[in-house]
Amino acid sequence: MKQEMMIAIDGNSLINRAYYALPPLMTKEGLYTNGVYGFLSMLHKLREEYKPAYMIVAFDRKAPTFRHLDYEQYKAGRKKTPAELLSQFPLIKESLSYLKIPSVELDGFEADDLIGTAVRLGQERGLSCMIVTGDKDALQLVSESTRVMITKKGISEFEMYDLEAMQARYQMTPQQFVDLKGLMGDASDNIPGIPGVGEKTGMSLIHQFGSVEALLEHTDQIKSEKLRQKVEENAQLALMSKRLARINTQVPVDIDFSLCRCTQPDWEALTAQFQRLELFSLLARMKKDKDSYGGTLSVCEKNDGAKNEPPHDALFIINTHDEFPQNLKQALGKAGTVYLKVFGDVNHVEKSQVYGMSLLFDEQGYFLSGPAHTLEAAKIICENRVSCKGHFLKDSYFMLRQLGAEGFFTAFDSGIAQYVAEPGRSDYSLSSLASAYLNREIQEEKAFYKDHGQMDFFSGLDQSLGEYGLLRCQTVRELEPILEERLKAEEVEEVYRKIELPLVEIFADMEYQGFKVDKEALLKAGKEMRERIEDISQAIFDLAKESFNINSPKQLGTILFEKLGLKGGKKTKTGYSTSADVLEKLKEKHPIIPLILEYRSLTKLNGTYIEGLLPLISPADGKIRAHFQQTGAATGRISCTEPNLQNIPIRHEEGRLLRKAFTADGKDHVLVDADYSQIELRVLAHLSGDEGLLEAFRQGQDIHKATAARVFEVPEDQVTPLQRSSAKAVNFGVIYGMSGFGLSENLGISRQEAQRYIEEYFKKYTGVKTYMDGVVAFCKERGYVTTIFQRRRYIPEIKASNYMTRQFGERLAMNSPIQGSAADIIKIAMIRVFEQLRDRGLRSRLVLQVHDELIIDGPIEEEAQVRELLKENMMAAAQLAIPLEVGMESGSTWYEAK
DNA sequence: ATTTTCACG
DNA sequence: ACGTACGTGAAAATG
Repeated sequence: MKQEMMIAIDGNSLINRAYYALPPLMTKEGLYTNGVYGFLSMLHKLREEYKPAYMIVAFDRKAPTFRHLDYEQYKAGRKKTPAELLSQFPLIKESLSYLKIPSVELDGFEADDLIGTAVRLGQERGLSCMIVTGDKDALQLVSESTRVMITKKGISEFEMYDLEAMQARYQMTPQQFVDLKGLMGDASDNIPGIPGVGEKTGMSLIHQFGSVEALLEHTDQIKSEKLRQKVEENAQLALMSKRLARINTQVPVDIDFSLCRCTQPDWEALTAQFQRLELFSLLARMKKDKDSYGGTLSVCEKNDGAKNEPPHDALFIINTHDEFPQNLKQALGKAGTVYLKVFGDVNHVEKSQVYGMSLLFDEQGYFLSGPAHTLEAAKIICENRVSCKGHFLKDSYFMLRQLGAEGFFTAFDSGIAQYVAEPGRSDYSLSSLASAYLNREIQEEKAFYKDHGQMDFFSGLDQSLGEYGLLRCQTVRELEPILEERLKAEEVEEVYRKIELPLVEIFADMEYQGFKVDKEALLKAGKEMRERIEDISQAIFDLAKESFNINSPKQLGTILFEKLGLKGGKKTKTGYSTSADVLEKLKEKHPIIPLILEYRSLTKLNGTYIEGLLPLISPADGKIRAHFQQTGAATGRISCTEPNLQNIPIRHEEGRLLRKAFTADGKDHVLVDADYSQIELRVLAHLSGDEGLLEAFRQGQDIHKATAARVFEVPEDQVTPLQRSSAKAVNFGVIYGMSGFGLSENLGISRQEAQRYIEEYFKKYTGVKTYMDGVVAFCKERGYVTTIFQRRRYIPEIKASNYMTRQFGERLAMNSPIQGSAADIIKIAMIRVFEQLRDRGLRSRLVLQVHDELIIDGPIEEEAQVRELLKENMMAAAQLAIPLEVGMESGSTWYEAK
C-alpha cells in the first residue's frame, strides 16, 4: 500500500507570498482578496497535485514567542503588516474552516514550530510529510520521510527539497542548516549570526567543522586570521543565533489527526463565502475537482460540480443555399426559450452586413448562414414570443431590426445582469464573465474574426463560426442560473427584470431609428467656424509675437505665464492650468485671453460637433445612429457614444445653434422634446422627506429662489439674481454631496463663506441633513446605497483608510441614490412610452434620451397625441411624495424643440 | 496609454 | 497637510 501523505502549510508565509505576488483585488464591498485568492489557489493546486490524506495550516500569533524571551531584538524592525493584508487573515481562516482543514496557532510559538511538531507527530504515525512555506528555515525539517516545498516565483512555482536536493544545493544535512543560520544569521528575523559571515563563508565553515559547537572548539584551525578573530569574538552570538534558528518540534499542542484527514468541504458555506469574496473561478475549480478532495461523494453531487467544458449539444449548420428547414421552423415556434447571437459587422453608418445567427434551444445548436435565414428565424421568434436570452442582445436586435424583425421578448441578458449586480465595472464582456464564473476561457468576438480572417459565409467558414456561436450560447446558458441567483441575493431582480431587460430592445430600436441631421447646415457652420478660427489664431499669434500650438496646454501655459508674465498660473501635476475658469479670471489682464477663450470654444465646436459628427452621418438616409450604452454609468444612467448625443451644446447660444442641424425626419415630421423639471431635487425631497423642500415643490415655487430666500433670510420677492444663482449652486452642491471647497470653487468665493452657506442650508433643511447623514451611515454599514427602485451601487471607497478616498465615497453615497433614482424614473417612462407608441400603432419613435429628457420624432399629425402620451407617462413613471413635472416643446429642429 | 480640456445632465 | 464638488464621452497633445 502506498504511504499516506500529510501537507503542513505555513499560513503566514504563504499569505504574504500571495499578497505581494498578486495585484490588488477588491470586491465590490471593499474587501481585499488577493492574499486569500493566492493562498487558496496554492492550497488547491497542492491538493490536486499531491492528493494528500491529511492537511494542516499553521499560523503565527501576535504574542511574543520563546525566542523573544531569549533575545529581545528577535524580529525587531519588521515592518507592520499592511491593513489590506491583515484583514485577509480572518477570511482565510474562515475559508479553511469550511474546507475542513484545521488551522493551528499557539501563543509563544511560531508557525514553524507548530509545523515541526505536526510533522514529527505525523512521522510517528507513519505518514510522509510535505511542508509548504516561503521560508528556507524549514529546510532543517527535511528527512527521509519529509520534504519541503519552498515558494519560488509568484504563486505557482515551488522548489522541492528532499535529502538529496539539500545535499546537492548545500552539501549539508538538515541539522547543519541550523548551524549555518547560527553563523550567517537572518536579517529578516533580526538574528545576528557572526558579523561578516554570509552564506559562502558559513557554508565553507560548516563543511570544514560540521557544526557551530565543533567550530568554536577548534577555532585554531580557521585558516584566515581575521575570520578566526571574528568567530571567537562572536561565539556567544553564534550559539544564540543557532538556538533562535532551531525549530521547536516539541510544542505542547494537541493535534487531532482525525480532523486533519482530508474530506469534502462544507460546500454550502464555502459557496456562500466564495461568492461574497467574488472568487468565482476558484470555486468553479474546486467544484470541478471535487472528487480529489477525499471523503465520500454522493452520486448526484458528483454530477453538478464541474462546468468547465460546455455540454455536447448537437450543432446544425443551415447554409444559405439550403432551404430553411421545415422542422426547425416548427420546433423554433414551439420553443419556450432560445439563446441567440447574431454575427455581423455592426455598422451604424453604412448598413450592417449580417453573417448569420446562432441559436440554441432544446439542447440543439443551429447556425443560420446569411441574412435571409437569419431574418426568417427572427420572425418566428418574434411572432411566437419566444423568450430570448443572450449576451448584450441589443447588438443582435439592432441587426435583426435592420433586417426587418422586431418585437422580441428579452428573458435574460448576461451582460445586463452583470451590470445590475455590479454597476461600475469596466469590462462586461462574455469572456470576462466566463472566466470569472465558469473558469472558462473563451475568445472575444473580435479575436475570433482576427483568427479566422475575413468572414465568408458562403464558404466552409460557417462551421467554425457556428461552433463559436454555439459556445457563446452555451456559456450564456451556464451563466444564467449563477447570475439569476446573484440578482436575487442582492435584491435587484425587480430593477433587472422590470426596468433593464425591457430597455434592451428599446435602445436597439432607438439606434435603428437614428436622429436626422442636416448635413448641409453642419458643413456651412463648419466653414464659417474655420474661417473665424483662422482669424483668431492670427490675432493670438500677433499678440504673442510668435506662432505656437494653441491647442497645447503646455505651449499655451508657457506663452501666457512665462512670456507674457500673467499671474495666477496654478494647479495640475504637469504644469500651469489653462482651463477656462483660470482664463476667465485673467480676462481683463491681457487682450489675448478673450481671444484664446473664443478660440477654444470654436475649435471645440468645430472639432467635436462638426468634424466629429460629419463622418457619422449615414449616406443612405442622413441620420446619425448613436450607440446607447446600457452598462455605461455606475449610477444607472445610460451613456451614449460614437457619437455622444447627450452632450450636444445648449448652454451657450453659439453652440446651441448647432441644434438647428438636428431635425425631424422629413417635412411632415416634428420633434417633440419633453423634460423633467428639477427631477433630482424632487427625488431628494422625496427621499429625505424634508418638509421645507416638499412644501416648496407643492407650491410650485421657483426652487432656487425658494432656497435663496431661506438661506439668505429674505422674502422671496426680494431675492436678488445673485442670491438666486448662489442658491442654485448650493442646490447642485447638495445633490453632489457638497463640500465647502467645491462650492467655493464653483461660486468663486472663500471657503469660509461657502461653508457658511452650507451650514445655513442644512439649518433650514434639516430633513436633508438627516437624510444625508443617514445614507452615509447606511453605506458605511452595508457597503452600498440604493435607489427608490432598489438599484444598488456598492461603494468600497467609503471604508478606505485614505481620507480623500473615503470622503469621495461619502459623496458618492449621497449622490448615487439621487442620480440613480432619477435614472430609474426616466427609464420606466421610456418603457411605457415605447409600449404605448407600439400599442397605439403610432409611427412616432423615441430617438434620444438625455438623462431627464426624451425626444420623439414623428408625423405632425401625431404631435398632439405624442405630447399627451409623453407627459402622462413621464409623470406617472413614479409616485413620489410630490408630483413630477414635465416641460415640453416641439419643432422641426432640436433647436426649436428645446 | 494618460492627461487636459470641455461639451452635456 | 492633504486636495476634492456627482455622472458621462471626445479630441488633442504628450509620455
